[in-house]
Amino acid sequence: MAAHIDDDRITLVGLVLETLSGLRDEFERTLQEESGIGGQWFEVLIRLARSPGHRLRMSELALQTTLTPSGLTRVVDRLEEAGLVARASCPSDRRGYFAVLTEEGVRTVRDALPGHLAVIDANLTGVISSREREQFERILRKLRDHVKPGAAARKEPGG
Amino acid sequence: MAAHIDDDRITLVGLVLETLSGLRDEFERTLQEESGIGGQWFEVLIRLARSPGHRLRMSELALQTTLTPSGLTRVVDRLEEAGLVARASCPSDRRGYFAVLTEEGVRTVRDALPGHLAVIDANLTGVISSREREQFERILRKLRDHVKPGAAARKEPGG
DNA sequence: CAGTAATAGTTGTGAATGCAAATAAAATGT
DNA sequence: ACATTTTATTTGCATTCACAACTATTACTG
Repeated sequence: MAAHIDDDRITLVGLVLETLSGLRDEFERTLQEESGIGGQWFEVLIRLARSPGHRLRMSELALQTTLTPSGLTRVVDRLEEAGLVARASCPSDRRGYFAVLTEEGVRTVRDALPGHLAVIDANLTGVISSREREQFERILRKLRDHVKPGAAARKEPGG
Repeated sequence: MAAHIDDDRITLVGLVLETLSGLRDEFERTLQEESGIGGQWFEVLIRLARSPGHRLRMSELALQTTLTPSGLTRVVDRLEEAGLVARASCPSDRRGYFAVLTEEGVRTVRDALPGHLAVIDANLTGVISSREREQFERILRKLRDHVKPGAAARKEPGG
């Protein structure tokens, strides 16, 4: 059976990619404009802000973000240069390093957060009903757990 | 009232970004492995395949994909080099060019399609119920129309 | 119809990316 | 303890990308 080019599933994928990348672009653009930090910087900073001791191993950080190990190395290089993050060697494993938020890093995240939340409301949570938001979240979780198994385990234990 | 770092909305955005990159990476990886074409190539090729005359203006193509004009120029350069696409000057506007699928381009899309659809089923449509798919599609459409107004108009006129 | 503004597309340049190789330290097996 | 394999992170390199500047053409204004 010839797969047809107008198959609904192709359209669906287009819709998924357009929507999600549209949202990401919007978040990144506003973060850059309002707080002078790129989307990836924010992604790293917020993961650190949410972690005990404001620190996370490089490898853990790479898993929790959309960055590859080498990509993360470079992002942390730039964050370190900007004074928002510092590297701290790991006492129990001398191969490893922690990325640690500096005070300025903490301040930066805190200052960026209200504006970022407003943008989220304007483009995501404010556009759909709370019922739709529940549905959306449930579906996304299913999809993410399928394509990135293990990503959820660390954050929502007991699943 | 201080915006808190554990705000649900931040988690939701994280989920959106993880799902997007997970799905996109999976689609791109399998396309590359099975058909030797990158995700962006496929994005361009399929838009052309779905257009009358297998052709589209460069600017239109840039709008319909996630590519910037300059990015598109380069992608079409490489597609032309690979023999999958050709440029044709536009008779009614000498500034403009059409990107046109070559025969080999048509063949490439047709050959890549069945495998790609299988991957979509394995990672997207097969993971959620048909009820969830309807919900998902409705929500995505709302969000996309908000972040990318006008994108839908060309494809689904009369909205 | 001249003069200015807007549009289509390309290109120069510097930054960012990922892959694979390199380095260093731990874990494992003998 | 020694050799081998795995893990954590970084770096070399080639590719890719977006922004802004540039060229060519069309649209608008008087």
